[in-house]
Amino acid sequence: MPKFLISIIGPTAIGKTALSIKLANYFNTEIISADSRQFFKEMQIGTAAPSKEELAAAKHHFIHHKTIQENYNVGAFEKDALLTLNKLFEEHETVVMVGGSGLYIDAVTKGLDDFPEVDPDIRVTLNNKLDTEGLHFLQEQLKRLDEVSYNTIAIDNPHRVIRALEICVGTGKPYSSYLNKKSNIRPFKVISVGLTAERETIYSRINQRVDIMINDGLLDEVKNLLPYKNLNALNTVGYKELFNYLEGEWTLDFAVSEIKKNSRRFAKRQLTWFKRNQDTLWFDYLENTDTIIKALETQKNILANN
RNA sequence: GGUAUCUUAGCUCAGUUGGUAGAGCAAAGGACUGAAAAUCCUUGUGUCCCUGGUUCGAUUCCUGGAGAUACCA
Repeated sequence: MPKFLISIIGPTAIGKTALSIKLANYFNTEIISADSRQFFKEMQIGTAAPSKEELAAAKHHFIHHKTIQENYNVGAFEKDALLTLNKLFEEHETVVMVGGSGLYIDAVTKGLDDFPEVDPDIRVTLNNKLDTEGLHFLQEQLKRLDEVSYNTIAIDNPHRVIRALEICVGTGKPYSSYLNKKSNIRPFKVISVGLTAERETIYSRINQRVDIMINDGLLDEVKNLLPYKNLNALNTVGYKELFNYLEGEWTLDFAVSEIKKNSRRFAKRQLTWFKRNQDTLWFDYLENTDTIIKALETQKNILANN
């Protein structure tokens, strides 16, 4: 009997968490979170992490298992998630995964190529170069070290250029030489379930949720994190805007409206990413859970007979 | 009631010495292999408030209206 990973996707604030718990209970299984910000235990309100009650209703993995000081990335997550999945599949035929981070989801379902770890100082140096010499300088460096990447990556994107360069510099081999090295066959079948709604509905849910976060004490959470504002984990919607308020740059009202705007844009980017996967079974966010379960059972049967 | 100024993209405004117009923001579309809630790319036809007039041609000039703002009563 094959194993199944049910992957629940959708834009922020659409109701993925609630559905994941219902499905985990129905399939009598556990939940893998694929959310790049809910990893961090210091960030609870602003990331809309599952509540205590929700965490108690089904066993969750990769929620609040890291501190913001730790450097955690998609490669480490892929390895950790696969180890956890292997264990879970010893006892469960089905596991539920839920999250809004497209890259992290794909890392688990499709896999990334293996890249050697490189010294983090290289990235620091490259970022300094970006500030002092400009992007063009780095682009030219990449052209010399890895012309294939120079011609294929988004060359206007500093993050991409620096990532490619840090591999070239750190390993002595071109970034492009590490791509497509393996086929990444997974010992489980993936069923992708998407929740969505009219754009207007999504946006109004986002706006409401931001107001709820503020009522729930997001400002206090952010206040405590102010000393750490430069950490990557805190370059996050809901946090960066309130840092600006706390430092006197913005009014609170403006910061809150910026959180709403940036959340809406985030949701839009999520949808762009998720649209790529042609196999996703999409449902309206109000769809009856029983209907979704029926569709999943059907899909499992189809996949089991392939 | 009078006088002055204003009315152009969803918003704030440029501009056209008369040849049907463009910025910022918002928004939309897209990309994405260890920063990913990150980062980056692309996209601007709109009764130029309405109505007459002058003109080959009016969003632009003139008449009359409507609305807004300021000041005077």
